Amino acid sequence: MSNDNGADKSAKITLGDVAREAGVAKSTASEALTGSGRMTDATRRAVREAAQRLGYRPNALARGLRTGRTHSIGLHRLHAPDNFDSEYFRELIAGVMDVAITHDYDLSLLSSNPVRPRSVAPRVDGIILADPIADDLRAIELLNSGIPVVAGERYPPGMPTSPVVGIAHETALTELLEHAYRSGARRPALFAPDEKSGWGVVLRDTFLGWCRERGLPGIHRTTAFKGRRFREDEGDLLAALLTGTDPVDLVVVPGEHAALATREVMRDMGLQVGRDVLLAVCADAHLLELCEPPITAIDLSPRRLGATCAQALVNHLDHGTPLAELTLLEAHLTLRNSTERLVQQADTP
Amino acid sequence: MSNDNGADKSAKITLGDVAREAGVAKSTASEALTGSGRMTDATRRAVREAAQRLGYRPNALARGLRTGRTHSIGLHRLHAPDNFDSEYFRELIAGVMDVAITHDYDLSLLSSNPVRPRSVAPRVDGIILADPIADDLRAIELLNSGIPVVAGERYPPGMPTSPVVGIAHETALTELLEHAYRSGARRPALFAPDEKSGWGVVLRDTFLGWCRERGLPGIHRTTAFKGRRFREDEGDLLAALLTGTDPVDLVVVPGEHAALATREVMRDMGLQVGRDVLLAVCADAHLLELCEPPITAIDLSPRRLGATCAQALVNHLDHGTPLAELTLLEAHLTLRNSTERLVQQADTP
DNA sequence: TTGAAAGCGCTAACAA
DNA sequence: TTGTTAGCGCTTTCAA
Repeated sequence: MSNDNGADKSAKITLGDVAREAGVAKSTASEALTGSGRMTDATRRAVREAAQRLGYRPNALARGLRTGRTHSIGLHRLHAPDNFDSEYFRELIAGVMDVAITHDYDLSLLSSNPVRPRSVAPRVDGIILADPIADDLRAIELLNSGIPVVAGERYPPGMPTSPVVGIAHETALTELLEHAYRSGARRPALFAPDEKSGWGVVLRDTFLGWCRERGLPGIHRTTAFKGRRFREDEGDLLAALLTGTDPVDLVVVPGEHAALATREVMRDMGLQVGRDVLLAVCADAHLLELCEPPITAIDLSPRRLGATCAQALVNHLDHGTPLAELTLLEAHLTLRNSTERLVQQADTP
Repeated sequence: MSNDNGADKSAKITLGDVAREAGVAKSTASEALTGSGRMTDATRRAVREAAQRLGYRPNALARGLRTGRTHSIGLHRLHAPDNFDSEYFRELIAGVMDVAITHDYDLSLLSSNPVRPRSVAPRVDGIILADPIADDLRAIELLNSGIPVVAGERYPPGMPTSPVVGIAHETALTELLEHAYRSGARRPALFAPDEKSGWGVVLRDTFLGWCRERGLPGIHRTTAFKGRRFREDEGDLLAALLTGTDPVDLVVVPGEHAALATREVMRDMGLQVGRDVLLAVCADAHLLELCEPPITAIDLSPRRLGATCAQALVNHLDHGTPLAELTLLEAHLTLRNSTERLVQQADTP
């Protein structure tokens, strides 16, 4: 019943109705409403009033079919629903929405079923590829669709590319490692996504490069960014690194869920985070500030990243501004107690 | 350059091209591809192969214009970007995406600028209104659009309505209050959204009703669900409730951000949560489990809620299943230490 | 300054 | 079984 009330006429009023009501031709009505034309103010006003009176809402589909524009942008992320777990992704979306709303674009979260590629071309004017993953067939499909694409992270090797708005992880991670070094860390370990992720590659290369320069052993393990299964998947590996004759004294993990899991493992082993072993994260989250102890992290400002991607796309679509091949945004290190200072253990057997 | 490679032909191939390539008429090609028709297997195969060869992707806009279907569903939430802060909302979206992806629907996050109503009709087949708010003009516009709407929460009074998939907050909240009562709480206070929110109304009515039945004073204050400004906005009010001759001994707040702020205020006042005063939350979040002490909350299973809304909509759109006016899902209480047991203060003056 | 008509790519009548 | 034709609602030439 509720969908049947008197007010819902708007769904059916067409431009023709408005034109008839105003006593003009369809084309005139169109121009009066889009403001594109040369015409009497009286006519224009008449048309506008008729439209108002009837509650006319242009059919976006028809308009899109004619103009080739949909006034919406798409966002793609592999395993999108699960990635809502990460503050990074949801903040990035918020940033995209901020500018989409401002510019009256709708935001379409593109179905990201990686198995069954979508048969229909996406109805969007532009696409943001948050964190492109090398073997994501759907992403590749989108890259080949002819629709402008901006990636929110650099591409992994062996993947077709597009203009990128990314983050200068290198400087922030180096800063983090330097800080840990000053806090006494000499056996750092990095968990990062594998080489199918551009982010993973940058983190790994930066980490290994820094270790080499410092003459330290670079202990690097890959892990899914996915989220909550860190302990199940990498718990044993982590425990192994933390024991033995030469235990690791700094663990860097990609996201907040891995951090919490790591903290748990450490705690269960009787290690005090920030004293016995240091812990830091490559993507900050509100959670990390609330932990006991709070955990040092790199603030990627994902909301700003999302907004920057979207703004670039909108400028391109609305004004033809060319898309820069690579834009890097700064990230900043947020120091917290988890990297406070390593206290040397007494060397008792 | 990257958008100009050889593979992006798919953008321009039309059904006519496929038909010509296969040597059949457009309509035949159409039917061969959509599978709707009666025809030789040979013809069908020929058309399919031609389509494959050319890399044909149907134009969703044109199809939509003709069929009146877009194969995408819209999600609307007032102040959507800021609401990503709440685990509730982002889990709800994840649930919606789960079923959208399964059924090959795109998900459009509808621009929710409440000031400037969108001039163009939304290009979606169905709409999910997460938590309808009475004075949200855009929501009302959507309700009047003639597009099927499912709300993810009951409507506040004085708002047009639609079928609802909601949560039985009543039983869960009552359970919570009973538990707190058994833990010794006799002066409960509820912070909840105001009467513009259906949720707020249900919480308030349930709370006040229960208090009346128990013969307890029902201390009820309204607050925005928004999130991170709880302490700034309600901190003083809360502090006042916690002091005086008859201080409150249980505080129930709507979301995780309010909970953390409340915990802080209590802590700053020297109150120990779970002993001196109890604290509970109406919408659970991962955060609350990690706090010290962990905070009791009602698990609304928002992902299931989102999925249920989306499934109802998809069933309606794909199979004409009527939308039930009201579906209520159970919520469950997750007990944690913050409602452990009130320890009676010594009655010293 | 305005109107008539074509056509965006597709599907669904209706003919053949 | 297949082809022809007529639109879906809109914008955009092109004439008047």
